[in-house]
Formats: sequence, C-alpha cells, structure tokens
Amino acid sequence: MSDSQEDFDTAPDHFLELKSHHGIFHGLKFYFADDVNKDFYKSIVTKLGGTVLDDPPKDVQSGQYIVSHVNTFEMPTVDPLFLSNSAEQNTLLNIAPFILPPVNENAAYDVEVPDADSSIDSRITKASEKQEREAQAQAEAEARGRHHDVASAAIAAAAASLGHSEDEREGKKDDHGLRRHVMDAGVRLEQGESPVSDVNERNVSADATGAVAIGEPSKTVLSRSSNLPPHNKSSFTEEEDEFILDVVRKNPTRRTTHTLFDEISHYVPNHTGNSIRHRYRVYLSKRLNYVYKVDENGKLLRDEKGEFIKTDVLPQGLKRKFTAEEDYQLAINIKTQFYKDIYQSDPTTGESLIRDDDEPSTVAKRKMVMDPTFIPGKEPSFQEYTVGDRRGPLSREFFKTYGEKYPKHTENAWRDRFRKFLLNYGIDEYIAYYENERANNRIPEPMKNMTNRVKRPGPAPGNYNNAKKVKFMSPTGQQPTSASTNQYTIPQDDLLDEETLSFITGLKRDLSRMESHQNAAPDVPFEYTQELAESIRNNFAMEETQFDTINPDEIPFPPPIATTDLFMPEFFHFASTREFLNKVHDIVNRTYHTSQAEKLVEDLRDECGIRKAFSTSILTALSGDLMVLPRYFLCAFRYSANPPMNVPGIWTKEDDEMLKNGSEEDMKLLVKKHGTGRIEMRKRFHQNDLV
DNA sequence: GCGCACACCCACACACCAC
DNA sequence: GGTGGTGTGTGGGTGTGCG
Repeated sequence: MSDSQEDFDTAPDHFLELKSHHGIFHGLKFYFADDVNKDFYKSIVTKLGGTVLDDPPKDVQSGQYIVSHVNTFEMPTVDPLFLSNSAEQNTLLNIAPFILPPVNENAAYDVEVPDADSSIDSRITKASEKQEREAQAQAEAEARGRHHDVASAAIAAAAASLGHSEDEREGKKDDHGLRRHVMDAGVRLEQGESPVSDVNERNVSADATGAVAIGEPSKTVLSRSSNLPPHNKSSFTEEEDEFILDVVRKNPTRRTTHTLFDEISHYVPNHTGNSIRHRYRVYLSKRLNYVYKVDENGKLLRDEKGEFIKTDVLPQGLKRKFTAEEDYQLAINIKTQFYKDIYQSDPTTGESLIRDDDEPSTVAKRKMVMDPTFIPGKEPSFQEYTVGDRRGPLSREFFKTYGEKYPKHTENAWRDRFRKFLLNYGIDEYIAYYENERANNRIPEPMKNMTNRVKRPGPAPGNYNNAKKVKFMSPTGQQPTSASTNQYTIPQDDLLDEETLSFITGLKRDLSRMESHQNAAPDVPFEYTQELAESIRNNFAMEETQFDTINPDEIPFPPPIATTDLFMPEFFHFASTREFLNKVHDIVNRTYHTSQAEKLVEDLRDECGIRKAFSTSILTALSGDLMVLPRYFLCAFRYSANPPMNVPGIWTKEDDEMLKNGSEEDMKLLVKKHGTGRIEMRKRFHQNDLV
C-alpha cells in the first residue's frame, strides 16, 4: 500500500463518507484532447465511474468537459490535475480551480461545475466559524498521521512537478538527485531546514540535503485554501502566520520589501503579496521576537552544530535613508572639492595644489575646472566661498572614493543624492540651513521632497495584487525598455532581475497551485507526475553517455562562441573549459534559500561570469532543469552553437513552435528529441507564459 | 459597525545606459 | 568620462470594502 493510500485510509470519517458508491466521476463525461498519458487518465475516469467521450463535445453541457492542458476548444476544459488529484484522494474535488480559461479570451460560455459540496475544500470553505475551521484543519493533520509536514510537502510537489520518485523523496537516493530535481522545478532552496519549523525526522529528503524548499506551506494551510478563488478574502490561519514569520526570520534583510511577501504569496495561495505584507507589518511583526543571523550578503549563518543562529538584532534593510548629517557632510565635501578645483588650493592649509612637475593630463584637467580669472593668493577663505550655481564638473572618481570612504551608501546613491537633492536644494543653502539649526539647538532634517519625476505608467510600484503580471519573457523579447536597443543576440536582454524573478516565481506559482491541489496527501505526488518523473529521469540517464561525455579538455578556452555580450570579464579569467564547467557543476549542486532565486543567477554571474540575461534565457530553454545546464555549455562550446541544436532537454525556438503547432509529425520529432516527460514540462511552461 | 484582508500610493535609494 | 535620463523596487505607509 502506498503512503498516500495509508494516509487516506487513516482519514477521519467525514472524508471517507464522501466516497461515492458509484465512483467519484459518476455522471461526468470527459473528452481527452491531449495524447500525453491519455490512456492513464482514461483508465482513471473509467475506473471511478466516469464516461470517456470519443469525440469532443459540440456544445456546452452540464457535467461534460474536455481534458487538456490548454483550452483551445473554447469549451469547458479541465486540467488533467483535476482527475489525478481527485483520484488520488478518491474524492471529487471542486472543479472550478482546475477549469482553464480559453486561449481566445473573447470566448464566452458558462461552466456548470458539479456539486462541490462533496469536496473537502468546499466543506471547509463553507465552515464560517473559525473554531470549526481550526478543528477541521487539525483533524486533517491528525488524519494524516505520519505526515511529512510543510517542508516535505513542498519538496514533494517540487519533485512531482519535475519528476521525482517516491524513493528519492524518501531519501533513498543520492541527495544530489533531490537537490537537482527541486531546483529543476525552479524552486529556490533554503540553506537548511528551519529549526523552528518543526521539521520532523521523517523529512529525510530535507534533512539529508540540508535543503528545504522555501515553500514549506503548511499542509493545513494548503488544504484549506486550495480550492478557493484567489480573490476571496480569507482569514490568516495560525499556520499561515507561522509560515510567514518563519520566512521573514530567514530573510531578515528583506522583511520590509514587497517582493519577499509576493514570493511568500506563491505558497499561500489564498492571499496576495499585498495582504501578506500588510498582515506582517500590522500584526505579525510584533511577534517576530527573533530572526536568524545573516552575513553582509543576506546569507544565513550557522553555528558549529550547523543550525541557524537566532538573534534579536535586526539587520539593515536593502536601502538606507540619508540622514541630515550625511547630507551636510556631502555638501561640505562637494564644496571642498569645488574650492580645490577653482582655486587649486587646499582650503584647510591654504597650500597650492599646483606642482611644477604635474603631468600634462593633470594640467589639462586643472584648466577645465579652475577659474581662469583667479589670481593665486587672492582666493577667499573656505567660509567665505559660496558654491553658487556651480554643478560640476565632478569626476566619477569623486563619488567612487566617497562611496568607499562612506560605505553606508553606494557610489551611485551618493551621486544621485547630490544630483537629485543637493543640487536642487542648493549646496550653500543646505549648509546654511544645517548650521543654523544646530546653532539654535534644533535637529536638522535631511533633504526631502526634491524629486519631481513623471509618474510612471501602469500600476504604482509596491503593489502586488492578483492582477496578471507583466509578461517579461515574450518570444519576441519586446520590452518597453532600453533593452531593445542593446546588442545582445538573445531575446531577453534587460530587466534581468525581473525576468529572473518572473521566471522562477512563475514556476513556483505553478508548483504552489499543484501543491494546493494535493491537499489530502501532499507528500505523495499524483501518478501522472511519477510517470513524468520516470520519463525525464530515464531520458537523462540515457542521454548522459551521448551528450555529457564530451571531453572539456578538448575544447579551447575561451571558446569562440563566448562573446562579451553573453559573458562577463570574470568568465575569461577561467583557465580552461573544464575549470569553468566545474564551477557550473558546483553552483548547480549548491543549495539556496528559497527566497534567493535571483541568487542562483547572480552566482552564475559572479562566479562563472555568465551574464544574467544569458543564464535566464538558458534556464528558460531548459524548462528550468538545472541538471542540463552543464550539458548546455558543453554542447554550446563544443559545437559553437547557441543554443546547441538537437540536444535533448534544450528547447530551441523551433522546438517551441513545433510544440505550439502540435502536428503529429512535429510531435513525433519532439518526442524523439526530448521525450514525453519533457514535452509535458514544456507544455506547462507554455501554459504559464514562461516561454 | 468594524476588523481585517487586500489594493494602492509615492518618495526615493540605487542602478544602468546613452550621449 | 561627465552628465542627464530613467528603470526599478524599497520603505513606509494610506485607502477601500468585504466578511
């Protein structure tokens, strides 16, 4: 008996009573539009009392659905997950969340959903009293007995989505396998499990690797919320609150950001980033009590036992406000620089800065900045000198040095403060204001309200609602940014962080959706994904001998294909292709905190010299399968092709077109190249607009 | 009627790019 | 290489209306 069956059989009576004598699909008809795993789904439907239609329904009828990953029929179309999840739980789930919108947005039809009263979720949804909900949630948790808790639920879903066997999730296989697969699914990994998230011994997969998926959504949370429309208001449960606090504690430097809570929202499907952030700010921040120590880069630190270190000292956020003292010091320093430039005299010592042996370049620069009417010895004192309208020139070197001397703000930030605030306020004016306030024993304020920029089009920044996000990874790569003008040969050039975030959080969204649908037994993936897992794993194993055994030592370094628009200067510091690939392997096998998605891309940039746009585009081509990343470079370098053609697991634009067209001949070719498992994954990418 | 979930706002810190 | 333009998300909120 499988774990899922065991779990189900230990469920309380109110679950069991939902089983239908006729089979849960009794009275429902399904037409299967996709070939992938068609027989499997057909057998589920038949076995559980449903009817399989040979032809697509010609009109909308109650209890009649097309089963597909995409709604191209403009008829009620349901995701296959509905079948597998319902079968998994032997319960007719609420079909509404599984209904796919038509590709043609103008298509209009009414969808009559079957009586959802028989679904666990609707029962929970209708339980209005909090006490009842909590009691039911607890009953669920207890019913699952040996449940793997939140962490393994997320891992299970991640593994399920990209294909991971039960054995591997149970830690019976190598830990690399797990990490790879979880990362494959685009889920960011933590550096380790939380000592406070009650990860139990059963979480072998998490413990073995020290890697726990960020998701960690409480099983109770997921089950209760799984079938609710996302726009519904719903209360935060204790489990959700604890999950939010736990993530914040592991991301203390991001506790005030919007993106952290947006990322959390992908694992708490019933709430938006806006609401979770508000929940934290207004209610939960009071309960934070401690966070985990992080280094200067925001990475979690561990003690000698390998556990996270609690601290009640909150680290700095990502941005720091300028203080009045900083503004004043900046004004004084710039005034000093201008004084030196104009009079070529040190304001404190009065010594001339002009030397007989000055380099010609120094002399030339001096002529550009100094006052031509100035008579040496006649310069005013520093106090008497006023900057007036002078705005520059001020060398970049000035801000570079200033940023190094005062690292509380970056070089760019200091320069921007000068440009946007000090120049607008007036250097002399701010110095006078500051000194006057001090002289009168008042506390001067920093400059403010000096920015006057045109309001940007679209939603205001800091708004993370349920609205459809901007599609960053369009096939055309068209973006209303300067990216369209640069020289990159790959389509997605700019908005790098956003792309990365969009890419990975998009996957996470997909995952969380699947997780939320596995409410009764989230630690056991549905059969479909096990097949998918098996398929991808088998393919990969077979391909290894053909595609991963190219000797990197035979590839000259740097390879001709490695151009500066794809690689940073750091890349060219590698001594050999092997050394570069070793580093890629190193990163691929590394674990990351789940909220550090962009960290992966940043590490690839910082340690391998791969530009973020390039690595993002590669990850897209790989459908997020990190295992194939070394293969990508190996083949690209070996065959001087980007992307390398005819390599399994690497999707080219042509492949995607063929998949979209879906002709029998094209599909045969794709199956031959990528295998059915990867095709299934790619379809999900298409579904989620990630290609 | 009210608490809370969720939407929305915006100044600005920091960044990057084109000229 | 100095400068202006502007993209982007943080930080710290407030507004709105559902349950």
